[in-house]
Amino acid sequence: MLGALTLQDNGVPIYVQLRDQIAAAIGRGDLAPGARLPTMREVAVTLAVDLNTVQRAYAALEEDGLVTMVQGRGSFVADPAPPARSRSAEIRTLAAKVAAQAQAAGVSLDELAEALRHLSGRAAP
Amino acid sequence: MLGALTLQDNGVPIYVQLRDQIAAAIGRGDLAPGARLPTMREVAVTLAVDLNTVQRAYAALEEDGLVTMVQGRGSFVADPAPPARSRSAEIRTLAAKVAAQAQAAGVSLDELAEALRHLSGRAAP
DNA sequence: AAAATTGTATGATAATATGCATACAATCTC
DNA sequence: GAGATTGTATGCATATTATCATACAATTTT
Repeated sequence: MLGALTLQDNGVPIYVQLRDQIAAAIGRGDLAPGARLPTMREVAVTLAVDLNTVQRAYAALEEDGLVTMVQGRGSFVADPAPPARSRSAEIRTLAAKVAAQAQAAGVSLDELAEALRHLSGRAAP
Repeated sequence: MLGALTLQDNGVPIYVQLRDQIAAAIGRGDLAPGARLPTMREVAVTLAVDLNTVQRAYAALEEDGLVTMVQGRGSFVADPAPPARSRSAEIRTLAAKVAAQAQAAGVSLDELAEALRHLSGRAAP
């Protein structure tokens, strides 16, 4: 199942954020082959984003062979599940980026890791 | 030392890619506080990118408190920020922001916390 | 068959990103 | 002091991104 999509105001285009989050969910196995994606209009409404923007994201996913779209039916995870990419490097990249923010905020990595552990113990906000 | 900066044609704005890569290098410790960043013109030339674009990336890094720019001298990694006033609240705020980024990247908080502990030089519990 | 749902498409508009050229200001080097 | 280096700034042109509005086409539901 696809976790909640979220948008950030960090300069990355909205359609890229959507594409990458959905691609990550598929690669992670949260969305199995054949599973139905949320309706473009659903995504557009819940995220307060234009339908064209969602369409662009879905089209990019289809371009990458991750998703197939059928008019009148919906959009689905493509059948041959693409091999899950190695995530360790991606995680390390994120960790480094986060570490920079922590340093800028004067927070040690241990303190941040501890706070994250507490956050992960609760339900997703 | 800053590893080679690379640009990808994945829809992410160039200045965002530069900002994130340099921020990651700082957080990773590859660029220590006080270390000099490559000249804006150096980056612009070697990556075949406009000077304005590099400037935008550097300005964003300064905005985030990661870099300080001095006219005529160059740009340098900022000294770590002094401890915040209400420390626990500050940490929680940062953790929440970071949690959003992790979700956007398809990385669980546990994975991120683990990577952060690794970065800080400690073994996992 | 009719209505609702869902993907597909278009045109207009505003904001943003990038490149190109040029110039100024502060600092360093000689 | 003169020249080179480096950050800072501007104006213009073009492409990309996002929104709004509207409409059509294929499929499902009633």
